[in-house]
Amino acid sequence: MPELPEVETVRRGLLPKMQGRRLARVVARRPDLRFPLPYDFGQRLTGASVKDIRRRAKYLLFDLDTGETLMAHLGMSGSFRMADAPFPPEKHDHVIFTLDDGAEVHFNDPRRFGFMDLFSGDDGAHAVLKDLGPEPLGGDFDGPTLAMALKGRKTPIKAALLDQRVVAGLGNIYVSESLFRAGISPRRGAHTVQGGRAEKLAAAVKDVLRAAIKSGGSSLRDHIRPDGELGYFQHSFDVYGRAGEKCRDCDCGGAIQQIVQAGRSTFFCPHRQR
DNA sequence: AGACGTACCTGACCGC
DNA sequence: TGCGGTCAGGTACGTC
Repeated sequence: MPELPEVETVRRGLLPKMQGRRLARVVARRPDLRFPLPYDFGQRLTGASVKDIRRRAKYLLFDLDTGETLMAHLGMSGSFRMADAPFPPEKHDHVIFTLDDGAEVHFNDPRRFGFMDLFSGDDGAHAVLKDLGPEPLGGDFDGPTLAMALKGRKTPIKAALLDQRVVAGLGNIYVSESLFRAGISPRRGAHTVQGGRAEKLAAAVKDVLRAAIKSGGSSLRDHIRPDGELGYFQHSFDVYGRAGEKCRDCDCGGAIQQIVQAGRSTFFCPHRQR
């Protein structure tokens, strides 16, 4: 379930374990995830030290002292587990990092929609990073910039918000949640979200993401489960997965509807969202 | 260029 | 207990 808040929570979980540590050994247990792993993957990582772990959109970026950056995407089902000592790999543990203090970090991804790559230079040097839109919690995302990005787009606002070039890091859940909070119908043409509507939507996106990160970050210990798994936690959603339920905190009397847009489920309150 | 459908994978769940 | 169908939080790529 990794959208921006989950990836950020994973980052915050991994950072204190990995920052400053040398990768004593890195083993890929298969040659590919969604895509082939880069040439000499394990060798290029072995011996490198992790200077920092950053996040851009839903990507984790491990900056190494070799000058290379390890990029990791969790796809739909990726997760990390870690422990202070080696532990047996489970099914779908595809990449194993052994740190110089003996700790191990395992990357697990049953569906293998995730991927990893190595690159040098600034983030724009990687094709998947170079066209990403603004970070929603960064300084260059607000009503006017969102309105500009939506201008002339005929597609429904739901689809536009999933487009990582418009804003980076939203996924299917938080798009529904943001539109609910902003009172905007997911079917509305993206180009009609301008002015005050765009302001409201930008603010809703920030609120929803901040709350989700806070609920992750505030109880991070709970997300390192006894088995060491990181980053998955229960959020309470207003609309996602609540088809047929009463619209929360709203006297509209309506029920939450589920529709399909571009092949993916959307949840919304037709009374409250216009 | 923008918009759309499809492909990539496994597992969980439901009805029969 | 098993089987087939459906669905799942993402992204890249081909085609129009």
